[in-house]
Amino acid sequence: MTSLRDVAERAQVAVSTASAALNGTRPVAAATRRRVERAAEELGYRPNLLARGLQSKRTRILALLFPAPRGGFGPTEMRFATGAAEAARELGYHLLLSPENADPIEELRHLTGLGLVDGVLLMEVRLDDERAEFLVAAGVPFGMIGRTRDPGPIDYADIDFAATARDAVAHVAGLGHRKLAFFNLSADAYAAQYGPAIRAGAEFGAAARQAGIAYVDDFRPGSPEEGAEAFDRLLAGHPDVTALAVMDDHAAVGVIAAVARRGWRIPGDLTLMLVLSSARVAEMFHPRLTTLEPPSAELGRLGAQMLIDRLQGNAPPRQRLVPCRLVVGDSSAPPREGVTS
Amino acid sequence: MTSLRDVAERAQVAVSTASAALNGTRPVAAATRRRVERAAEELGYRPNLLARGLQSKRTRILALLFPAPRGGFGPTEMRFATGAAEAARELGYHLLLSPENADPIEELRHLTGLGLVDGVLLMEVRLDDERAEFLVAAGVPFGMIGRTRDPGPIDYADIDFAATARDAVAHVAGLGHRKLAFFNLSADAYAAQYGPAIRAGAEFGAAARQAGIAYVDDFRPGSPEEGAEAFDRLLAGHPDVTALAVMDDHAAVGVIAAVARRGWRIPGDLTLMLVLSSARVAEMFHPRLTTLEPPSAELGRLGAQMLIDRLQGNAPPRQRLVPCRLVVGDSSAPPREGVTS
DNA sequence: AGCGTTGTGCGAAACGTTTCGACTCCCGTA
DNA sequence: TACGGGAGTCGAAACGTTTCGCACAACGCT
Repeated sequence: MTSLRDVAERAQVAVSTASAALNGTRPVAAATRRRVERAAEELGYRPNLLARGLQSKRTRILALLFPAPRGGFGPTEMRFATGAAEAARELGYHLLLSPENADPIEELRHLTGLGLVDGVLLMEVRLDDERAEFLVAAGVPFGMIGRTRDPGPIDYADIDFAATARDAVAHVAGLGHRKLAFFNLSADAYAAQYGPAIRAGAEFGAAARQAGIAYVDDFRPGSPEEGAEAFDRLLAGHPDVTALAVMDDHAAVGVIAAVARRGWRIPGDLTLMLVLSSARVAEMFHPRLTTLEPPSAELGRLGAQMLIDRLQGNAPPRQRLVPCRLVVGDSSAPPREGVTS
Repeated sequence: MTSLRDVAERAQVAVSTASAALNGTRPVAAATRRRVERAAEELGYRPNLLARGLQSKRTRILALLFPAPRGGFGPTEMRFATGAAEAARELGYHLLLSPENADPIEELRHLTGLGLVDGVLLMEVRLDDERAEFLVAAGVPFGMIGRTRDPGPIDYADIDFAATARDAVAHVAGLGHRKLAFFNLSADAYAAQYGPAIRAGAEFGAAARQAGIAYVDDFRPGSPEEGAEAFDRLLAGHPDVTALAVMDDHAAVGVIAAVARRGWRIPGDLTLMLVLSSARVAEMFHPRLTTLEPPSAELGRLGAQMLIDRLQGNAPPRQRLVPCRLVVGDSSAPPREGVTS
C-alpha cells in the first residue's frame, strides 16, 4: 500500500503539498503539481478512503436501505439498487446495501452512528414512514425512492402516477374503449399504505374521469386465484367493461385464465394491460401484454444523484417524478363490436 | 458524535482501557469493564468504523461485484445480493454493491486499492474468469458465487448441478417418461462460458444416461421465437420426446405457444419444466410450471459466510454445492399413451 | 525604500481508534 | 525482607489523510 507520504517523497515535496496538488484544494505551482501527479501515477497511488473519511468527515459512501423481501423480490426493486449503484459510482461514491431487519429504526440508528455513510437512500417508502421521520430528526441527509404523504423539502424520486395513468387511459381511450377497470395491488399492500397502490388507484380514477370514460376499481387481487375471482365478479357487475389494467403480475395470470374459461380472447374481447411491471415480465405472458414499465433504474439513478447533490451542498431540494413507459404488446386492441356502455 | 474519549472520561479510565474493556482484547477488571460498558450504554456510543479500520486494517466491509445487467436482471441475481447482505449483517459486516463497468479488472484494482474493503464476492463467474485470477495474484481475499473451471483452493458456493439434474431426471422418469429433451440457455450465454449453461448441459446428459432414459439437447433458444422454433425442430427430429426441460424463461414462452399451435396440451402431451427459474416466475405461466428453483439467497448467504470465515482467519477453504429445489407445478404428468421410443 | 499582497510551500495538529511498552500495585516465594 | 511476576492500568505512538497557521520570496505600489 503506497501512501501519500511515498508520493510526496518521490516528488520531493511535503505531504501537505502533495495532498493539495492532487485534490486541487489549494493553489499549487503547475510544475509542482505535475511532479506530484507523475509520482502518484508511477506509484499507482490510491488515497485511503478510511483516512480521508476520518479526517474530512465525508466518506463518499451512501447506504441503500432496502426492505426485507416480503413475499419475493421483483426485478423492479433490483433495478433501483443497480441504478443507484451505477449513478453513485459515476459520481465517485459507493453504495452500501443495507437490509432492513425487524426494527428499521434501530437499524438506522446503528448505521448512521457508525460514521460510515454520508447519507441514506430509502426505498419502499410508505405514506407515513417512520424511517423518514427519524432521519429528519437525526439530521441525516437522505433521499427517497418513492415518497411519503407529505415529503416537505425532502428529496425524492418517484413514479409520476398522474402521467402514467393519463398515458394508460389515453391508450385505451384512443383504441375506442369507453369503460376501464382497474385491479390494484393486493389488499395487504394497500392496507400497508404502500405508496404506489394508493397513488395509482387515485390517479387512474382521476385520469378516467378527465378523459370522460367510465371507470371501475375496488378490486385488489393478490394471486392468480383472486385475480380470476375478481375478474368474474367484475364482469358480473359490469358486463360492458372492455379494458382492464392490472397492477399485480400474479393476479394477471388469473385474469387471463378466467378470460379463457369464459371463451373470450385477448385482445379481441378484452384489452389487458399491466401496470408497474417490467417489459420482461410482460413478455412472459401470451399474448405479450401491454405494460406500463416503471422507470426503476432511472429512479435509482435519480435518487442517488440528488442525494449526492445535496451532500455536495449546493442544491435546492429536488423532487422528481418520472412516468412509466408504455410498452404496447399484443394485448391491446379496439373493443369488440356491440358493447354499449 | 460521542467518541471513545467521552466514554473513557465518564467511566474515569484511560481511552486505551475503555477500548480494551469494550473489545475484550486484553484483560480488564470486571468492575472497570462494567463501568465502561455502562458509560458506553448511557452515551449511546458507537465506535467509528473509519477510525477503527484505519488502525486495524480491517473494515468489516465486503464488496459484491455484480456484473452489468446484460439484457435484464433476473430476480435470481437480486437474491444473491440480498442473501449476502443479510448474512454479512448478521456477522457484523457490511456489503458494498459494486457495479462492474467495461473494465472489471481496473474496477477491482481501484476498489481494492482504496483500502475500503476486506474482501470481495464475485458473482456471475465464468469458467475462465480473469477477475478471479487477478484477485488471486493481488492476494485479495475473495469468494465466488458460482465457480471457475478449476477453483483450486478458492472458496465458492455454487449450484449442485449434478444433484439438480438427477432430481429433474428422476422426476420425469418417475412419471414414466422415456425420453427427455433439454433446452439450454441462449447461444450467447453458452459461448460466454457462463457456468450454469455449461454445467447444467453436461449434468443433464449424464443424469439421463445414468437413469437410462433417452436424451436430446443441442438447443439454445434465447427468446420466445427461438423457443418455438427449437420446439418444432425438436419434434421434427424426435417425435417421441414427451418431457422437456428449459433453462431460459423466455424460450419457455415460445415453447408453450408452439405446443398450443400444434394442438397439444400441457401436461397431457408434454411435461414441461423450467430449470433455474424462481417459483415466482414459474407461477406466471399457465399452467403453473414445474421448476427447479435455484437457491439464490442461500448461495449469497454462503458466499458471504465463507468469505467472512476466511477473513477471520481460522477456516480451511470451503466449497459448497447446493441443489436446486424441485417445485412441482401443474405441468408435470405421465406421458400420453401410445408413444414409443 | 518600505510596505502590503500574492503565490507557494512547509510542518504540525487533528480525526477516533487500536496497539504496545511501561508503570504500579500486590501477592507469593525464596 | 527482598525480589520476580502477574494483573490492571495508563500514556503515547501509529494508521493515512486533510486542514490550518505560518514562513518565505517575489513583486508592485506609494
